[in-house]
Amino acid sequence: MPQRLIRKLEHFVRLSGGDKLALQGLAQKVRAVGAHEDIIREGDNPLHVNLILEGWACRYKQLADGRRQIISFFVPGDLCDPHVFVLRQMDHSIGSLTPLRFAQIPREALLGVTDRHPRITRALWWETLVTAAVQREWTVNIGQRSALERMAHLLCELFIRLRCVGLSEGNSCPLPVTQTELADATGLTSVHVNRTLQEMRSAGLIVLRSKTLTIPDPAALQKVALFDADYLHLEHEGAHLDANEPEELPNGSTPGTSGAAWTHGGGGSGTQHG
Amino acid sequence: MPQRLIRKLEHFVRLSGGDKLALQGLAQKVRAVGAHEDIIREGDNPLHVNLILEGWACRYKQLADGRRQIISFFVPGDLCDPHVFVLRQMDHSIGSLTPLRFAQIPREALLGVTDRHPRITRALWWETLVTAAVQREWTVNIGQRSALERMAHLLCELFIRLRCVGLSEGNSCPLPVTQTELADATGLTSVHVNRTLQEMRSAGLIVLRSKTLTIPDPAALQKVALFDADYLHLEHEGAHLDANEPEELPNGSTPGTSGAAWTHGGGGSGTQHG
DNA sequence: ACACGGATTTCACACAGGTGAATGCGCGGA
DNA sequence: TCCGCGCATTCACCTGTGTGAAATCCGTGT
Repeated sequence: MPQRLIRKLEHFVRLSGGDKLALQGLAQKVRAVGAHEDIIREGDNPLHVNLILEGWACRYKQLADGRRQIISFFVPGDLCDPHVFVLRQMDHSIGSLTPLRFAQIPREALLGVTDRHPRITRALWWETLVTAAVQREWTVNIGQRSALERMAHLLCELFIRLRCVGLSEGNSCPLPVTQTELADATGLTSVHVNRTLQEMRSAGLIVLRSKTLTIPDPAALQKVALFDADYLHLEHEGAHLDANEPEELPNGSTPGTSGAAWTHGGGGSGTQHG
Repeated sequence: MPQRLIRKLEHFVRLSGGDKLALQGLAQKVRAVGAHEDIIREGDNPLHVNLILEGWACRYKQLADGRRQIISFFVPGDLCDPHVFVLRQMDHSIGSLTPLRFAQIPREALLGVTDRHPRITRALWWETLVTAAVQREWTVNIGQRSALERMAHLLCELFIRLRCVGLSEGNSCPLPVTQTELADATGLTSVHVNRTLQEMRSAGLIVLRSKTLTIPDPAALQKVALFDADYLHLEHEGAHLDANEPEELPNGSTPGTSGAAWTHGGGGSGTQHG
């Protein structure tokens, strides 16, 4: 049941009933693994595309001496590299962060669906390009932002991505990762991540308890993060994402209300050099 | 004359005469700009794909307060985002670093060629995926490596990429960027880039004079960089890249010889956590 | 209820890399 | 040949983040 994926893709294209049915069909072979297991290892020859159904995973790479960088987070609805087949072998690993359920989609199944459903093709393109944009933003994040800004930025991104697949509730969302993992993702140490989170807490920027993140004042957090959601390329083709997207959770619970806007800032100009 | 692009793509697929001709046809509208000019600005609606013919450019993003991160370098033969059309607007800018000649390829021209030439489609896929892999490696580089390792890694990457398009000569290649630009790319300050380069020089790792980089002992540089070329996904489909690729420069000059190997290391294993 | 173990928190201290500014070099233009 | 200017280089000093280790906390299983 790739509900999350469908929900996410509909931010970009309107899918027909047939499109959705076709997407449903992709999640045949479902696998489950515990936390902290590898799904694909660097050097492996990828055989299928993985679709995250439940739980979190990450893409990571480890240097010869053990230092590890988490390159991206995968949350439900995320597709790991729809097009890896072109390359011979993986240049990074993908591992679970929490217990995980995911679908292994065979290459042919994916090709079959995209052949017959141009809207899905377009939507997967969008997903691919957004993934690339996120990767670029991470480069900026790690390269230029201070620890505080960096953590804030990461949390903004994760919150929005989760909200897009219906996993937020009001200003809260799950954050089922350890501080060590946040450290590996931001290029900081776990000690400093801790300091930084404390600082954010005492500034009232976040509430973080029992793996749940709450953002009392989104505008404030965005501000310290220098966050601009444009790179996520939401609001497209009619599926206009309201600042405060109505949350129809699958189980029908009522979402908390949030007056704060997650603005998609106007285009900055900025001349190069001078 | 997209010779560089063709040469690069042939590292992955064997192109027929017809394929090459089709690629030639893409570079109709050629533009030239001086150094430090923007080609595309963040927020723009991209109208064509740009193919770098001569000179260097970069993708960059600037924070509200002026900090700038160079997200990737473009060298001759590089294609800027073959698939941007799917998205509505640019989330970053592309600017020249040196005087630049580039071809503006209209969307339709590209689509026409890929429709009729499946090998080109495959090759462009490869190019796209390698670009993504490079982006991921930059995340690792900035997130985990020390200044020295980081600079070394960047130089290794640039050298290999230039060699792939026939722009190296023996162990040397052009490096027409300022230390400030290297700083923006590595997330360091120009002062510290200077220190780092000095250190590399006095360790005999590099020779860098008048915008020309020479790597006396590639193995040594790779070692301090913890560099593993796997992520560039060379050596594919028969087009076996020898460790010391024969350099048939277009102008027929004889390349310097280099016994040193730019090894494509065997698959590391590495269990997650333990 | 208890005990275990991973996760968080705190501490004292070290250092890589940042800051701001001054100096000097090299190269293109007239 | 000289000038001017951007770039590289150097300096003295500072600080954000890393290090290593110890001390708690907390959730989970028994």
